[in-house]
Order: sequence, then structure tokens, then C-alpha cells
Amino acid sequence: MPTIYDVAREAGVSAATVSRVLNGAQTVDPDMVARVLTAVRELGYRPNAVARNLRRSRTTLWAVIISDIGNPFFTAMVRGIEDVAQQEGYSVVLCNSDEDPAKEETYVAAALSEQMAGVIISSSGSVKAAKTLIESPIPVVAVDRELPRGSVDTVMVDNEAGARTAVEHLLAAGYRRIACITGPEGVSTADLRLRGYTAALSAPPVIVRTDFREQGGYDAMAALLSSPEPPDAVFVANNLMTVGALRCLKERGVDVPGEMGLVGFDEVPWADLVRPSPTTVAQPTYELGRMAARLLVDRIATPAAKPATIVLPAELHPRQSSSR
Amino acid sequence: MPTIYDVAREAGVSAATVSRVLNGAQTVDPDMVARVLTAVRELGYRPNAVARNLRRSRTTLWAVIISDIGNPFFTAMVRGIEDVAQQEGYSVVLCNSDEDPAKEETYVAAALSEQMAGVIISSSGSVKAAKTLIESPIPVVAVDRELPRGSVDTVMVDNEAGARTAVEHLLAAGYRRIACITGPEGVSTADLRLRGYTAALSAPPVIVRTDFREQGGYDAMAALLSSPEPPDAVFVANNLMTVGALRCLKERGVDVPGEMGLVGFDEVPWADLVRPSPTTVAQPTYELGRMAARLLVDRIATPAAKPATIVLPAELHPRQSSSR
DNA sequence: GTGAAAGCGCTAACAA
DNA sequence: TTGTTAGCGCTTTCAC
Repeated sequence: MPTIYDVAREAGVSAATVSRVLNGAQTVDPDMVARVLTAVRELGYRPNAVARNLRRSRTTLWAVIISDIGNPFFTAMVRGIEDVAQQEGYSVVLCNSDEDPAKEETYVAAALSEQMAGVIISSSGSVKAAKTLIESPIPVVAVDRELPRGSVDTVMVDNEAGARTAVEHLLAAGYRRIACITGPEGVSTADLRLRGYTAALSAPPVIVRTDFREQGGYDAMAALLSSPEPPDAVFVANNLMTVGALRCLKERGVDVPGEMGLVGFDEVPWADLVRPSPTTVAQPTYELGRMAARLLVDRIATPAAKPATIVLPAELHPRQSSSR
Repeated sequence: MPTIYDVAREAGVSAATVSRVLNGAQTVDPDMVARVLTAVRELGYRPNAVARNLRRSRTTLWAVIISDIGNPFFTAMVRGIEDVAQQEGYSVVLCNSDEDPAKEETYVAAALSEQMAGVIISSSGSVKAAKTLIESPIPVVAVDRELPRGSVDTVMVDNEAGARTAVEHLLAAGYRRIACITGPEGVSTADLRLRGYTAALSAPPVIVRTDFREQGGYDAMAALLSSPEPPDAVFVANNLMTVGALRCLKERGVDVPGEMGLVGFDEVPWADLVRPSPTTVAQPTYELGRMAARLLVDRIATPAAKPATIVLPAELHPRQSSSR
């Protein structure tokens, strides 16, 4: 690979001039610009970004750490982040922690080592990763899920209100024994949605905690069905678990919404093609990503500003699974 | 941020010794190791990966360039890549080209500038990006989609055979006027699946080309329905377009599989919950990613070896949409 | 407007 | 076994 010195020699100028041309400095003679560009083309020269990053001691990379790349909720959010990033001259490096705190810590360490310009994270609950990030000089934005014990810029939906709406909707439809399937303790969305569920209920709550995956939802539903007094409805705290719960109900031949009502948090892709179609609490996913990216841009510009928290509304989408 | 010299001073050793300790050299006195590690902890030192990469003139990053992060097919594949990468000590940087050749070119340029250790790409058809990659010294593996005009390591399924199987399945079910909805010309999966369709057919083919997105499938189906002589079945060349086509059929009240048979390429998530459930040609998605990553590891080890092509089988999953 | 030279933080020869 | 030193490729003063 040719270096900037090869180009300089070929063009008969100094390396400094090549650098100026390549970085769009105004103060270069047009003749030299032409000579440099010709040399660049002839040699097939590509600036070495690693060297540039070292010299400038900054990069144009954002680490986006999400907890499940297989969840369409996150990929839609990433789209929002990417669009802003591109517009602002950053590239997005996507890191999939897979709901594994250890992996999350590894990615956080890598983001710091690689001197990334910023981090957007949807925490899978690692306190250590959160601590490392907060103590580091790197700008951080939490999206979807709050950072454990962290005071950083945050964008999320009103999880509690969304959950309450879901449960009230089930109550209004006449369901009485409403259970809740939620995610791991310490993950903010799991805890807040659970709180909203509890708040809306006057009867004693029935809670199953599992992971946020499809299989988790399936198993939780199976457990509820085989309990001595099964619920007549269930509020499920994310989309993948909702799909798992639906699959379980279908396999057991339980009539939805007749024998069992269901509302899930997060939109389910192709919900309208699924039978019975699930009632959901939808989030402005793309917007969530966009706002997070905006906050990161601001934070990079003014690192000392006070952390902001943006809460967007979630919206009930009534479908078949809750209307008996 | 403290540097290696700060650690050296704190520990009363040279920077070289710190480096040796941190890189696990065997030839360091245990006392010094202890002193260095203490200093590292006290200062909260993190090695600067940018500097290390420059000095070593290599990195431990792979760029994985996929054409649609919203497509579960790709995210499942990425999982396979990630698992091997982690095992081999590489980190995966995910780049979403969004089926946009210009974005693809940008990411390829970035991968080269950043001196990435390797690239795994599912080409969205950019000949320029392919050319740049092939002419570069960076190890490349094509996955799912062949690189345009490129001779590089490749992992894909037998697209032609899969498509043929799908169409033969429709013929066996008694459908006679079978249309094909496929992707953009120049994208290998679109072209090969189309070829398989044509090969299985004795009647004249009816072909609609669109993008590989859900809306594209919807529009293509709408166009077929409003043609003078609509087909009685359709073979759709990817999962998102299949969902779009299904949605269109549902909205128009077309009975599937009665009035219209349908088989889609790629698995559709939660296919079994959708009504009517789509018959699909499923790919070993995770395995595709795993094999691609394996090839990349080999290629990095022996850059001069002859390029390999691995073709995995695709498998028909009969469901409701094709059985009348 | 251009070039010389220093140095970003690290690793790896080489010397001791 | 440890330290000294050079240099990875680039950008950015500073002097001209």
C-alpha cells in the first residue's frame, strides 16, 4: 500500500501538501492540487485512517451496542441512528451483546481502546460496563434502556405508562386474572413495564420473569398455563416473548382472545398477518434511534452539558388478541 | 487518558516492559509483572488500540457488509459470523449498505482505510465496490451473494436448485400459470433464483423485477393481480418480498392457496403463526455465516491459496400457501 | 503558499 | 530479563 510520501514524491511536493489537498485545505495552489490528485489516482493511494486517527487523537466511529441483533425493534432503531450518523460524518459500528453482560463489557472495552468518538448503548444490565463508560471520557447515550445507576443522556419511551395502558385495555375488555411476563431484573424496560402492569392492577399480580427471547416467552406461557389457576389474559413485556407466547398458545390449542387475552409491548413485524393478530404497545422505534444520535452529536460538541432525558410516548395498537 | 509511559513511570520500569506484560510475554520477571499490573489498575490505564494498530500495521477487526440489517436472514447469518470471529479473536464491525451501491462503496473504502483484517460481504451489486475489494490486499469472502465479476472465496446456497424445487412443488400442486417476483438484475441471488424458476417451467415465464424489500413485493404482487391474465401462483425470490406479497393478497381478498399459490425463498420468521402460512425454501442461515467466517480465517492465514466456493443446500418447507 | 520537522502511543529490533 | 531507540503514516505547528 502506498503512503503519503509515495504520493508526495510522485507529485513532486511535500507530504504536508498532499495532506492539505486531501483534507480540503483552501490554501493550496490549484496546480499542486491537480498534481496531487493525479498522483493519488495513479498510485491508488488510500489514506491510512489508523495513522490519521492516532495523529488527531480522535476517530469518526460510533459504537452502537445493542442487546439483540435478531430483534427487529433494535434494527429499526439502528436505522435511525445510522441516518443521523451518516449525515454528521460518523460511521456506525454495530456491536451485538446478545443480552450477555460479559460480551457487553468486552465491547465497551473495545470502544474505549479504539478511541471511538461516542457510544450509544442499550444496556443488557451490566453494572460494570456502565461504570466503565461513565468513568471514561467518552461521550455516551443510553437508548431504550437506562444505564444502570448512570446519569447520562437517555432516550426511551414511557414504559410505565405504556404498560399501564396495555393492562387497562385488557381490564376494559373484561379480563380479570391478568398475568405479566417480563424480562430480567435490572434491565430497565423489564422493571418499568412490570411497574406499569402492577400499577394498573387491583388484583394481586402474577409475574413470570424470563429473558427477553422468544423461547423465554414460550416457556413462561407454558408455565402459566400449567399453574393451578391459569390467568385469563397476559401482558408480555417485549415483542420476541410475545411471539413465543403466541406460539405456545397455538400449540396448546388455547383460544385467543376467547380463553386468553394478550397484549405485547413493542411492535411485532407482520403483526397484521399473524392469526390471531397480537394487540401491541408500539414504540416510535426509528425516532428513538434518531433522537439518541442527536443527543450524541450534542454531547460530543459540548461534553460538559447537563445530561438530558427524553421520553417519547408509546401507543396502543388494538388487534384481535385482546377483543373478546 | 494515561499512556504507556505513565504506567512505566508509576511502576518504575520501561515502556517496553509494560508492553511485554500487557501482551503476555513469558520473559518478564514476576515481580515486574505485579508492579506493572498494579500501576495499570491504579491509573485506570487502557492501551490505545489505534496506536497499536498503527505500529503493528494490522487490526483485529472484520468488516461485515450486509445489504439489509432489517432482514432477519442477514442478522441470523451475522450471528454465525460473530461466533467464529469471537472464537478467533476478531471483532465484527457491522455495516449496513441498505441495498445502496453508493453506501456499499463508502463502507468498502472505510474498511480499507481502517486497515481492517478482513471483509465479509453480501454484495448489493456495486461493481465498483467489488473491483476495489478485489484489487486491494485485504482478504475478502463473499457470502450469500456472489461478488460481481469477482473470484473470491464464496459461501452460498444452491439458489438455482432451490428455486427449481419451489416451482416444481407448485406445478405438482396443480398450478399452471406461475409468475416470479425477483430482485434487481446484477444481484446474484436474484438472477440465479430466476434462472431456477425459468428452468423448471415449460410455459412462458412471467417475471417482475423489483427490489428485495417488503414494499417491492407488495407492489409486484399488485401489478401481477391487475395484469390481463393474472397468474395462479407466484414464486417470490426472498423473504421480505414474500411478506409484502402476502399482505397484498390479504388486502385484496385473494384466497391463498385457493386462487393463488405461493412459495417464497428464505425462511420467514414466525411463518407458522402467519395465516395462510407461507411455503418457503429455507437456507441454513447461521451455517452460511459460520462457513464464511471460517473461510476468512483461512484466507488471512494463507492469502495466496486458491479461492474456494462452498455451496450449501436449501430445503423446501411446505406449508399452507401452496397446497390446494 | 509550501516544506521541514515533531510527535500522536505503541511495539519490536537490538543492545546491554 | 530489561531498556533504548526507531518508526508505523499521518497532521500540524512553525519557519520561510
